[in-house]
Amino acid sequence: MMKVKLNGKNIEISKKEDLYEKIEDFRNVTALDINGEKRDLFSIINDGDTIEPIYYGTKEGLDIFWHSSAHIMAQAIMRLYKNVKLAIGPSIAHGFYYDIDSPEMIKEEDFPKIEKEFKKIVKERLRIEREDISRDELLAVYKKENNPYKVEILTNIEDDMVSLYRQGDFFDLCRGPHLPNTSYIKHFKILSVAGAYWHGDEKNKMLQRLYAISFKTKEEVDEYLEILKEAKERDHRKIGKELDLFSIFPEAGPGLVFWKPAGAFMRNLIEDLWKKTHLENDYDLLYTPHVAKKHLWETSGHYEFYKENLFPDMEFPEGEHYLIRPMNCPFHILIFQEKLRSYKELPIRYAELGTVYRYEKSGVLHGLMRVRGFTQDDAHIFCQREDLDEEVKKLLDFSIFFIKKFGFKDFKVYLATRPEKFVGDPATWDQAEKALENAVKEYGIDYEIDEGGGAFYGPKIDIKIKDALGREWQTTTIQFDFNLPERFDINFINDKGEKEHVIMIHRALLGSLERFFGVLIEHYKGDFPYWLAYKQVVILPINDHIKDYAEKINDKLKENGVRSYIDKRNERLGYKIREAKLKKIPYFIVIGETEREENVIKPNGRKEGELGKMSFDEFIEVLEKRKNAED
RNA sequence: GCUGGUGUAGCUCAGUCGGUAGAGCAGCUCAUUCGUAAUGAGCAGGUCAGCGGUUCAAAUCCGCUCACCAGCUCCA
Repeated sequence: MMKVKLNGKNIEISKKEDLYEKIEDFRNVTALDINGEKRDLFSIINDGDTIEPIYYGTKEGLDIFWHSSAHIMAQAIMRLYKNVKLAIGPSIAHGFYYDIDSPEMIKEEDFPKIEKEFKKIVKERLRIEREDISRDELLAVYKKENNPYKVEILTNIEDDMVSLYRQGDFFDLCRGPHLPNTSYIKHFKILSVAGAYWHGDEKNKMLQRLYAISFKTKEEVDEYLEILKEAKERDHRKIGKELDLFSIFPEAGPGLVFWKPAGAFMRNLIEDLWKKTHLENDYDLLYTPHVAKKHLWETSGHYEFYKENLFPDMEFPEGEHYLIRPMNCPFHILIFQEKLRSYKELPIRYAELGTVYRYEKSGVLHGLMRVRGFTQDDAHIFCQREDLDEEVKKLLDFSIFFIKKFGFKDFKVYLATRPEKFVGDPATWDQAEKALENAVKEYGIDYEIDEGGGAFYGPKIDIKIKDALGREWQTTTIQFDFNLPERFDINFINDKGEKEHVIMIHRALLGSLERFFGVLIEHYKGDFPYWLAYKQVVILPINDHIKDYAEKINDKLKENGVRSYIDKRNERLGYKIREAKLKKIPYFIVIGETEREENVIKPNGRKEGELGKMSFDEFIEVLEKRKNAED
């Protein structure tokens, strides 16, 4: 008899099979947590063990499920392709991948073939068995196989003993745990294949990475594919084209955005709100030039750090060098240090919708999300050390105001610490990191540490918002900077009458207007809130004879500040309605003889559907209510 | 920047074996005056991304360039 603890309850068993009977929903258990360690499901159980089952539906359970799936996919590939060398095959947030080195290119049309072989392996119901082996022995095997990747991994392992997992004709160096056999993974789909550097280092060989997903049921796979489909539907590049929001013209230059009337209108609304709220929050608004002498960014250090990513400099015959600006900070610094500053005027908050240009590598450009010219909603706060706490809290408030205003329900705060490449002395860094952490803690908000994610000149707080599909997008960044004040020697006179270096906070709340707009498009799926919509109401006259009444309604709407227009085209009602819906206009009004005679309108809202007959004034009230609800 | 893929009308896409370019939608004209997601007919629309090569003949095969897409790397 053995005494073990299962899910916190003491039980007695005579053999391990008894334990399995006691575990609820045993068929959905992928592995066991034994004394805090993840082990294979059919591991040996010892007297006194504390056991918790790891279930399929949980994060840990899926992790194991997908890890075993990766092995099966690798096995299928090994069976189908010659001279394949395996690198690594982990599970990821959604699914898994395997990096392989194969002389033959795997293409999308090969996926069904691999999927078929995968299913075959599942049907074979191969036992997945752990084998403990000496590191040197396995090293010899991989050396013989001429697999440099596994050899490298093994060489970096310090233990004498390692484990491998074997299933039929396949084995792989692996820590485990794994599923008991291959039959668990009923449904599987390869999603994509693309290049990936070994160790993620561009100096290394590029391997082929196959991304895939697997589940127990077909429904789960379908559901996942549905989410991918939905993400595609929401793609801001697609919606941007459909709604005529923006264009990028390769003939003008990749990564350079043209805001077309509808998009530009919305951007103006965003900018108006931004300016108004910044003034309310004691910021001063600036305008500064788009080009300036290169030495400014040499002083700031940006040139040295980012010269690969700058537009080439402009040299004049007299030898003067200019740069199109990649950063706004030196300009704000110039204005700050133009005259002597007293501690009494701090903090000074300079804000600017500053357009910057960065030569991003061709492969990273992506719609509005990654571009070569973009407008930061930038600000620099010049303050004293003791102001930091208060300023960070104000910034968090301000950022969250925007997040809510644009309909985001959820967000995450990250504290990014010192990166490998940094300037300044580590003691100052530690101090700054602590100050940021304190401020966030006092603010009473959950946060995660992003180790080594800081800017080269200081630690930062990043806020990532979650969109309607649960995807994270970085918007707000709040960065401490003890570096630029030194480099530019920016000072103020403190209360003792001495010169002291100012502290700088760089911050962007929306990030860049381009990117933020892209996120908004995907978040709303182009179905913008009433206050932001380019056109708010479209009037659909039933025929030509009702045009006068339509004009009258339209004029009155405009008088009330409503963005409306008449669809005057000689088309049927159904056609006009269809287009109003496709354009995602918040309201349309059908008017004909009946409405004119009764002096009413019959509005229809995207959200509400038919609103029924109402007077014009009643409709204005509906619109006002809607607007206020969104505020 | 790297690996792979793609590039045909304003948009979405078809185009077989290399034989000389096609549809739907949008646009324009005409008819229709219509009640809650597409009225009908006609017309027009192309340097098949660009450049070069192979060939009697290239959208199609080959090379280079550009751009886009997926991923990797990067993102002050």
